[in-house]
Amino acid sequence: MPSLRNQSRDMLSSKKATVTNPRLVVLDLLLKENRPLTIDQVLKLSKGKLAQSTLYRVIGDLSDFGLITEFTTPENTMVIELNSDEGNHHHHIFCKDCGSITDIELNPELESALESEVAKIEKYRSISIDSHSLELYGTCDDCTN
Amino acid sequence: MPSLRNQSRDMLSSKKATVTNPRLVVLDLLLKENRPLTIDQVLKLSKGKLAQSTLYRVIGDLSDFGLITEFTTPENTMVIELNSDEGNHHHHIFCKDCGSITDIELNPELESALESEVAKIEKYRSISIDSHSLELYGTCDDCTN
DNA sequence: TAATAATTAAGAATAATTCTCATTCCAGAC
DNA sequence: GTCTGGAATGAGAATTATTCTTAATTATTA
Repeated sequence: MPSLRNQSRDMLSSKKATVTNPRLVVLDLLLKENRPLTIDQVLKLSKGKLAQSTLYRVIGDLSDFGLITEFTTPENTMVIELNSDEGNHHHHIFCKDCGSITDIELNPELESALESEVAKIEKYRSISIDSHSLELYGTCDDCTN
Repeated sequence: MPSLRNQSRDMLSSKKATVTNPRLVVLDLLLKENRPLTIDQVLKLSKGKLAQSTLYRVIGDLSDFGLITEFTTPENTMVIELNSDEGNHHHHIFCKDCGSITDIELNPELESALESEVAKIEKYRSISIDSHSLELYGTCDDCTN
Protein backbone atom coordinates (compact mmCIF):
# COMPACT_ATOMS: atom_id res chain seq x y z
CA MET A 1 0.00 0.00 0.00
CA PRO A 2 1.60 3.21 -1.11
CA SER A 3 2.35 6.00 1.25
CA LEU A 4 -0.06 8.35 -0.54
CA ARG A 5 -2.88 6.08 0.38
CA ASN A 6 -1.92 6.15 4.03
CA GLN A 7 -1.65 9.91 3.99
CA SER A 8 -5.12 10.12 2.51
CA ARG A 9 -6.48 7.72 5.11
CA ASP A 10 -4.94 9.75 7.88
CA MET A 11 -6.38 12.95 6.53
CA LEU A 12 -9.87 11.49 6.60
CA SER A 13 -9.44 9.85 9.99
CA SER A 14 -8.12 13.05 11.50
CA LYS A 15 -11.43 14.64 10.54
CA LYS A 16 -13.39 11.67 11.88
CA ALA A 17 -14.72 11.13 8.39
CA THR A 18 -15.72 7.80 6.92
CA VAL A 19 -12.92 6.37 4.82
CA THR A 20 -14.30 5.42 1.43
CA ASN A 21 -12.72 4.64 -1.86
CA PRO A 22 -13.89 7.65 -3.84
CA ARG A 23 -12.61 9.95 -1.13
CA LEU A 24 -9.25 8.21 -1.12
CA VAL A 25 -9.01 8.35 -4.88
CA VAL A 26 -9.51 12.12 -4.89
CA LEU A 27 -7.11 12.78 -2.04
CA ASP A 28 -4.46 10.48 -3.50
CA LEU A 29 -4.66 12.30 -6.77
CA LEU A 30 -4.35 15.72 -5.20
CA LEU A 31 -1.41 14.55 -3.12
CA LYS A 32 0.26 12.97 -6.11
CA GLU A 33 -0.24 15.85 -8.52
CA ASN A 34 0.34 18.52 -5.95
CA ARG A 35 -1.49 21.20 -7.91
CA PRO A 36 -5.03 22.46 -8.36
CA LEU A 37 -7.11 20.15 -10.53
CA THR A 38 -10.27 20.73 -12.52
CA ILE A 39 -13.19 18.30 -12.47
CA ASP A 40 -12.19 17.04 -15.88
CA GLN A 41 -8.64 16.47 -14.82
CA VAL A 42 -9.74 14.53 -11.77
CA LEU A 43 -12.06 12.40 -13.85
CA LYS A 44 -9.44 11.69 -16.48
CA LEU A 45 -6.61 11.07 -14.06
CA SER A 46 -8.74 8.73 -11.99
CA LYS A 47 -9.58 6.75 -15.13
CA GLY A 48 -13.17 5.85 -14.60
CA LYS A 49 -12.81 4.86 -10.99
CA LEU A 50 -15.27 7.59 -10.03
CA ALA A 51 -18.81 8.36 -11.06
CA GLN A 52 -19.15 12.02 -11.93
CA SER A 53 -21.95 12.53 -9.48
CA THR A 54 -19.86 10.88 -6.80
CA LEU A 55 -16.98 13.20 -7.55
CA TYR A 56 -19.13 16.26 -7.02
CA ARG A 57 -20.49 14.93 -3.77
CA VAL A 58 -17.09 13.86 -2.54
CA ILE A 59 -15.78 17.32 -3.31
CA GLY A 60 -18.54 18.81 -1.22
CA ASP A 61 -17.71 16.43 1.61
CA LEU A 62 -13.98 17.03 1.51
CA SER A 63 -14.60 20.78 1.51
CA ASP A 64 -16.84 20.42 4.52
CA PHE A 65 -14.12 18.47 6.30
CA GLY A 66 -11.77 21.33 5.53
CA LEU A 67 -9.43 19.12 3.53
CA ILE A 68 -9.78 20.84 0.18
CA THR A 69 -10.86 24.17 -1.25
CA GLU A 70 -13.03 24.78 -4.28
CA PHE A 71 -12.76 27.66 -6.68
CA THR A 72 -13.50 28.27 -10.34
CA THR A 73 -11.66 28.98 -13.54
CA PRO A 74 -12.39 32.04 -15.67
CA GLU A 75 -14.51 29.68 -17.76
CA ASN A 76 -16.52 28.88 -14.66
CA THR A 77 -15.64 25.31 -14.05
CA MET A 78 -14.80 23.93 -10.70
CA VAL A 79 -11.24 23.49 -9.48
CA ILE A 80 -10.16 21.79 -6.29
CA GLU A 81 -7.00 22.09 -4.32
CA LEU A 82 -5.64 20.45 -1.22
CA ASN A 83 -5.60 22.63 1.87
CA SER A 84 -2.14 22.85 3.25
CA ASP A 85 -1.75 22.21 6.96
CA GLU A 86 -0.88 25.81 7.66
CA GLY A 87 -3.84 26.93 5.61
CA ASN A 88 -1.61 29.49 3.99
CA HIS A 89 -3.33 32.09 1.93
CA HIS A 90 -2.37 32.24 -1.71
CA HIS A 91 -3.63 33.19 -5.12
CA HIS A 92 -3.79 31.76 -8.62
CA ILE A 93 -2.59 32.41 -12.11
CA PHE A 94 -4.75 31.09 -14.92
CA CYS A 95 -3.19 30.51 -18.32
CA LYS A 96 -5.62 31.49 -21.02
CA ASP A 97 -3.93 29.22 -23.56
CA CYS A 98 -3.49 25.87 -21.86
CA GLY A 99 -5.75 26.43 -18.88
CA SER A 100 -3.09 25.58 -16.35
CA ILE A 101 -3.54 26.92 -12.85
CA THR A 102 -0.55 27.90 -10.78
CA ASP A 103 -0.36 28.88 -7.13
CA ILE A 104 1.36 32.09 -6.18
CA GLU A 105 2.05 33.76 -2.92
CA LEU A 106 2.30 37.49 -2.67
CA ASN A 107 5.20 38.91 -0.81
CA PRO A 108 4.13 39.12 2.82
CA GLU A 109 4.23 42.91 3.06
CA LEU A 110 1.91 43.26 0.14
CA GLU A 111 -0.41 40.61 1.47
CA SER A 112 -0.62 42.39 4.79
CA ALA A 113 -1.05 45.76 3.10
CA LEU A 114 -3.96 44.15 1.31
CA GLU A 115 -5.36 42.85 4.58
CA SER A 116 -5.21 46.22 6.21
CA GLU A 117 -6.75 47.92 3.20
CA VAL A 118 -9.56 45.40 3.41
CA ALA A 119 -9.93 46.19 7.11
CA LYS A 120 -10.11 49.88 6.24
CA ILE A 121 -12.80 49.23 3.65
CA GLU A 122 -14.75 47.20 6.19
CA LYS A 123 -14.67 49.97 8.73
CA TYR A 124 -15.28 52.78 6.27
CA ARG A 125 -18.26 51.10 4.63
CA SER A 126 -19.48 49.35 7.77
CA ILE A 127 -19.57 46.01 6.03
CA SER A 128 -17.93 42.78 6.98
CA ILE A 129 -15.61 40.94 4.65
CA ASP A 130 -15.02 37.23 5.10
CA SER A 131 -12.45 36.59 2.45
CA HIS A 132 -10.82 37.93 -0.64
CA SER A 133 -9.32 36.45 -3.74
CA LEU A 134 -6.79 37.81 -6.14
CA GLU A 135 -6.50 36.14 -9.47
CA LEU A 136 -4.10 36.76 -12.30
CA TYR A 137 -4.90 36.01 -15.92
CA GLY A 138 -2.26 35.56 -18.54
CA THR A 139 -0.06 33.14 -20.38
CA CYS A 140 2.07 30.63 -18.60
CA ASP A 141 5.71 29.78 -18.96
CA ASP A 142 5.16 26.86 -21.31
CA CYS A 143 2.73 28.70 -23.56
CA THR A 144 4.87 31.83 -23.80
CA ASN A 145 7.70 29.97 -25.48
CA MET B 1 -36.19 61.12 -26.47
CA PRO B 2 -34.44 60.90 -23.15
CA SER B 3 -30.81 61.80 -22.76
CA LEU B 4 -29.89 58.23 -21.76
CA ARG B 5 -30.96 57.02 -25.13
CA ASN B 6 -28.74 59.57 -26.86
CA GLN B 7 -25.82 58.63 -24.70
CA SER B 8 -26.32 55.00 -25.62
CA ARG B 9 -26.56 55.84 -29.30
CA ASP B 10 -23.39 57.84 -29.12
CA MET B 11 -21.56 55.02 -27.39
CA LEU B 12 -22.46 52.62 -30.18
CA SER B 13 -21.72 55.12 -32.94
CA SER B 14 -18.36 55.94 -31.47
CA LYS B 15 -17.48 52.28 -31.89
CA LYS B 16 -18.92 52.21 -35.42
CA ALA B 17 -21.36 49.60 -34.23
CA THR B 18 -24.84 49.10 -35.60
CA VAL B 19 -27.41 50.84 -33.43
CA THR B 20 -30.14 48.37 -32.56
CA ASN B 21 -32.86 48.30 -30.00
CA PRO B 22 -31.56 45.48 -27.81
CA ARG B 23 -28.18 47.14 -27.59
CA LEU B 24 -29.77 50.44 -26.64
CA VAL B 25 -31.96 48.79 -24.03
CA VAL B 26 -28.95 47.22 -22.33
CA LEU B 27 -26.84 50.37 -22.43
CA ASP B 28 -29.72 52.56 -21.23
CA LEU B 29 -30.23 50.27 -18.30
CA LEU B 30 -26.59 50.25 -17.30
CA LEU B 31 -26.44 54.03 -17.60
CA LYS B 32 -29.60 54.45 -15.60
CA GLU B 33 -28.76 52.00 -12.83
CA ASN B 34 -25.12 52.91 -12.71
CA ARG B 35 -24.06 49.66 -11.06
CA PRO B 36 -23.12 46.15 -12.11
CA LEU B 37 -26.13 44.09 -13.13
CA THR B 38 -26.70 40.36 -13.35
CA ILE B 39 -28.42 38.72 -16.30
CA ASP B 40 -31.54 38.29 -14.23
CA GLN B 41 -31.57 41.90 -13.21
CA VAL B 42 -31.18 43.03 -16.80
CA LEU B 43 -33.99 40.75 -17.90
CA LYS B 44 -36.31 41.87 -15.12
CA LEU B 45 -35.50 45.55 -15.39
CA SER B 46 -35.97 45.50 -19.14
CA LYS B 47 -39.40 43.91 -18.69
CA GLY B 48 -39.58 41.46 -21.50
CA LYS B 49 -38.18 43.80 -24.11
CA LEU B 50 -35.30 41.40 -24.67
CA ALA B 51 -35.09 37.75 -25.62
CA GLN B 52 -32.71 35.96 -23.31
CA SER B 53 -30.66 34.66 -26.18
CA THR B 54 -30.45 38.16 -27.57
CA LEU B 55 -29.24 39.47 -24.25
CA TYR B 56 -26.37 37.02 -24.15
CA ARG B 57 -25.38 37.85 -27.70
CA VAL B 58 -25.70 41.58 -27.15
CA ILE B 59 -23.48 41.26 -24.10
CA GLY B 60 -20.87 39.52 -26.20
CA ASP B 61 -21.10 42.27 -28.80
CA LEU B 62 -20.91 45.13 -26.32
CA SER B 63 -17.89 43.49 -24.69
CA ASP B 64 -16.22 43.19 -28.06
CA PHE B 65 -16.87 46.87 -28.69
CA GLY B 66 -15.20 47.58 -25.37
CA LEU B 67 -18.31 49.22 -23.95
CA ILE B 68 -18.95 46.82 -21.10
CA THR B 69 -17.11 44.25 -19.03
CA GLU B 70 -18.33 40.82 -18.02
CA PHE B 71 -17.49 39.02 -14.82
CA THR B 72 -19.18 36.46 -12.61
CA THR B 73 -20.64 36.21 -9.14
CA PRO B 74 -19.41 33.66 -6.61
CA GLU B 75 -22.42 31.61 -7.71
CA ASN B 76 -21.10 31.73 -11.24
CA THR B 77 -23.65 33.81 -12.97
CA MET B 78 -22.81 36.54 -15.36
CA VAL B 79 -22.61 40.18 -14.36
CA ILE B 80 -22.08 43.12 -16.68
CA GLU B 81 -20.85 46.57 -16.01
CA LEU B 82 -20.37 49.69 -18.06
CA ASN B 83 -16.79 50.55 -18.86
CA SER B 84 -16.03 54.02 -17.69
CA ASP B 85 -14.38 56.33 -20.17
CA GLU B 86 -11.14 56.35 -18.24
CA GLY B 87 -11.27 52.58 -18.02
CA ASN B 88 -10.42 52.91 -14.36
CA HIS B 89 -9.47 49.73 -12.69
CA HIS B 90 -11.54 48.66 -9.73
CA HIS B 91 -12.72 45.66 -7.79
CA HIS B 92 -15.92 44.23 -6.39
CA ILE B 93 -17.52 43.28 -3.13
CA PHE B 94 -20.11 40.52 -3.25
CA CYS B 95 -22.67 40.31 -0.48
CA LYS B 96 -23.35 36.69 0.34
CA ASP B 97 -26.77 37.53 1.81
CA CYS B 98 -28.47 39.76 -0.74
CA GLY B 99 -26.13 39.18 -3.66
CA SER B 100 -25.48 42.87 -4.20
CA ILE B 101 -22.31 43.81 -6.02
CA THR B 102 -20.47 46.97 -5.12
CA ASP B 103 -17.55 48.63 -6.83
CA ILE B 104 -14.52 49.53 -4.80
CA GLU B 105 -11.29 51.20 -5.63
CA LEU B 106 -8.16 50.42 -3.73
CA ASN B 107 -6.10 53.26 -2.50
CA PRO B 108 -3.75 54.16 -5.31
CA GLU B 109 -0.55 53.23 -3.49
CA LEU B 110 -1.83 49.75 -2.82
CA GLU B 111 -3.03 49.35 -6.35
CA SER B 112 0.35 50.32 -7.68
CA ALA B 113 2.12 48.10 -5.17
CA LEU B 114 -0.04 45.33 -6.54
CA GLU B 115 0.88 46.24 -10.10
CA SER B 116 4.55 46.16 -9.35
CA GLU B 117 4.27 42.86 -7.51
CA VAL B 118 2.51 41.47 -10.55
CA ALA B 119 5.32 42.80 -12.73
CA LYS B 120 7.80 41.10 -10.44
CA ILE B 121 5.94 37.81 -10.69
CA GLU B 122 5.88 38.13 -14.46
CA LYS B 123 9.60 38.63 -14.64
CA TYR B 124 10.47 36.01 -12.06
CA ARG B 125 8.33 33.31 -13.61
CA SER B 126 8.79 34.44 -17.20
CA ILE B 127 5.07 34.50 -17.80
CA SER B 128 2.91 37.31 -19.05
CA ILE B 129 -0.04 38.59 -17.11
CA ASP B 130 -2.83 40.43 -18.88
CA SER B 131 -5.05 41.36 -16.01
CA HIS B 132 -5.86 40.71 -12.42
CA SER B 133 -8.96 40.83 -10.31
CA LEU B 134 -9.41 41.24 -6.63
CA GLU B 135 -12.73 40.29 -5.20
CA LEU B 136 -14.04 40.63 -1.69
CA TYR B 137 -16.72 38.40 -0.22
CA GLY B 138 -18.77 39.39 2.76
CA THR B 139 -21.93 41.01 3.98
CA CYS B 140 -23.01 44.41 2.79
CA ASP B 141 -24.08 47.46 4.69
CA ASP B 142 -27.82 46.77 4.42
CA CYS B 143 -27.54 43.11 5.39
CA THR B 144 -25.30 43.77 8.38
CA ASN B 145 -27.96 45.86 10.14
C1' DT C 1 -20.17 -11.17 11.88
C1' DA C 2 -24.56 -8.65 11.93
C1' DA C 3 -26.97 -4.39 12.30
C1' DT C 4 -27.05 0.29 11.27
C1' DA C 5 -25.67 4.28 9.21
C1' DA C 6 -23.24 6.44 5.64
C1' DT C 7 -21.94 6.46 0.91
C1' DT C 8 -22.11 5.32 -3.88
C1' DA C 9 -23.54 4.92 -8.90
C1' DA C 10 -26.49 5.84 -12.58
C1' DG C 11 -29.16 8.55 -14.58
C1' DA C 12 -32.77 12.16 -14.29
C1' DA C 13 -33.32 17.00 -13.32
C1' DT C 14 -31.91 21.75 -13.26
C1' DA C 15 -29.63 26.06 -14.42
C1' DA C 16 -26.80 28.90 -17.12
C1' DT C 17 -25.23 29.69 -21.46
C1' DT C 18 -24.65 28.93 -26.45
C1' DC C 19 -26.32 27.66 -30.90
C1' DT C 20 -29.50 27.43 -35.03
C1' DC C 21 -32.02 29.41 -38.41
C1' DA C 22 -35.94 31.66 -40.29
C1' DT C 23 -37.51 36.37 -39.83
C1' DT C 24 -36.72 41.23 -39.16
C1' DC C 25 -34.09 45.38 -39.01
C1' DC C 26 -30.43 48.76 -40.14
C1' DA C 27 -27.36 51.55 -43.10
C1' DG C 28 -25.87 53.10 -47.25
C1' DA C 29 -26.86 53.57 -52.36
C1' DC C 30 -29.96 55.29 -55.31
C1' DG D 1 -38.03 58.08 -49.25
C1' DT D 2 -37.19 53.20 -51.17
C1' DC D 3 -34.41 49.31 -52.07
C1' DT D 4 -31.17 45.90 -50.88
C1' DG D 5 -27.54 43.17 -48.78
C1' DG D 6 -25.60 42.25 -44.70
C1' DA D 7 -26.20 42.34 -39.74
C1' DA D 8 -29.01 41.41 -35.82
C1' DT D 9 -32.99 39.35 -33.54
C1' DG D 10 -36.22 35.93 -31.29
C1' DA D 11 -37.77 31.44 -30.16
C1' DG D 12 -36.60 27.43 -28.91
C1' DA D 13 -33.38 23.51 -29.21
C1' DA D 14 -28.85 22.03 -27.72
C1' DT D 15 -25.05 21.93 -24.68
C1' DT D 16 -22.45 22.04 -20.41
C1' DA D 17 -21.75 22.04 -15.64
C1' DT D 18 -23.71 20.82 -11.58
C1' DT D 19 -27.17 18.92 -8.32
C1' DC D 20 -30.67 15.67 -7.05
C1' DT D 21 -32.99 11.05 -6.44
C1' DT D 22 -33.12 6.43 -5.21
C1' DA D 23 -32.02 1.78 -4.88
C1' DA D 24 -27.93 -0.80 -4.02
C1' DT D 25 -23.46 -1.11 -1.77
C1' DT D 26 -20.02 -0.27 1.65
C1' DA D 27 -18.05 1.22 6.13
C1' DT D 28 -18.30 1.31 11.06
C1' DT D 29 -19.22 -0.52 15.63
C1' DA D 30 -21.29 -3.47 18.71
